[in-house]
Amino acid sequence: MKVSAQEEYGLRCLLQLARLSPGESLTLGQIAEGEGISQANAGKLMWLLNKAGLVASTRGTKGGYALARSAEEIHLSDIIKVLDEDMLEGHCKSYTGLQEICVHTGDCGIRPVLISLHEIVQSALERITLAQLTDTESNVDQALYQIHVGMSRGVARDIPSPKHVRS
Amino acid sequence: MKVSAQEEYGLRCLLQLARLSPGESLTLGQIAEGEGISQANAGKLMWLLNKAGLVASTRGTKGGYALARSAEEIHLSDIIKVLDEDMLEGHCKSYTGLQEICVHTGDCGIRPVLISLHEIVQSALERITLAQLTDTESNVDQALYQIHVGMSRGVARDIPSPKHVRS
DNA sequence: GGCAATCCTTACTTTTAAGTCAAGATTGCA
DNA sequence: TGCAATCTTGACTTAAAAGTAAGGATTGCC
Ligand code: FES
Ligand code: FES
Repeated sequence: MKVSAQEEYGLRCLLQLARLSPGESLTLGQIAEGEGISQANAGKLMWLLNKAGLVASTRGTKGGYALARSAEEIHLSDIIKVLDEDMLEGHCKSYTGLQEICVHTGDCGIRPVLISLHEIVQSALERITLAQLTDTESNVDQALYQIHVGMSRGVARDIPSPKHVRS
Repeated sequence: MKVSAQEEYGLRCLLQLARLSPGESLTLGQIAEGEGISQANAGKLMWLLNKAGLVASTRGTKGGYALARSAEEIHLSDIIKVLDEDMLEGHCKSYTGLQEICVHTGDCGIRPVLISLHEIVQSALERITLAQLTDTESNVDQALYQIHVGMSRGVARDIPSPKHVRS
């Protein structure tokens, strides 16, 4: 289970835009430089995000990118849905081995695991907005830690020790 | 965020072994056939799991694979750790763009997100054993749903409606 | 209108993950 | 002992993701 390059870089680019003052915008070149990636690569990412309606682009000289809505209204789940193309396109549509369809026709013990896992991740991402990430790292970390603790309460035993977070 | 082929197939192979009666074992050919994958591919997966100490192999005729410990003692988190090689090898060790090291030297808003996400997934997987997955799909689904609801209590508002689960 | 800055789009190349192959090693059995 | 069944291992091939390149389209400014 891992975060793809597209997801991570896309998120990072959006975070740059979220830090702008209202009315400001960034060009592809600026975004690329800000993340240390090529302009071509940044272009592809912004194209995806634009197509999905998360950012607004202006063409021509003086053009650039800005968030399409305020950072408070953009949840990480929205972003990941866009950048992770085939997110859960039905379990066993993808990994079917040699056959056309999965061998586990009826009863499958894996399916609920993958589905639930996906929902759990989605639940967590829905609780975080882009705006929250513009804070300092230690504050972001603390907020995230609260979500984890919150999610794990009720079934909880052992929450991993807080990392950078002072209780 | 997605589950890799190795993770899924590996988990499925292990699940076959978990369904065996004590003392029984399966050969590579049987495992491969059971999942609809090639024997070569199954061999590679079992090799990984064997190296990690999750399964025990016997060589020679009458050989085969069995779980190294009881299915009740194997948590999904153990399995995923083995099959997902470079799981979280430090944020920004992998995606460094064009530079050698990440541009976000000090303060980073993304890092806590990735770390927390990883911990949340891990928390969920630690609560599920292989043995639980040998039940019928609807029972597994119900058990998993309980974990999700449990995790989301406290911060919760909107839990996605139960799917196959009757309340 | 013309030019420069910028975004848009498609096709291509590179890199990485996934899967295959073939030769070797170990065991059980006759 | 010799053979057949099985796992082991590393190198190889193929498929998918990531990243690049190049030309087209739109806008603002003079
Ligand atoms: S339906 Fe294919 S493994 Fe679950
Ligand atoms: S340290 Fe590189 S993006 Fe966070």
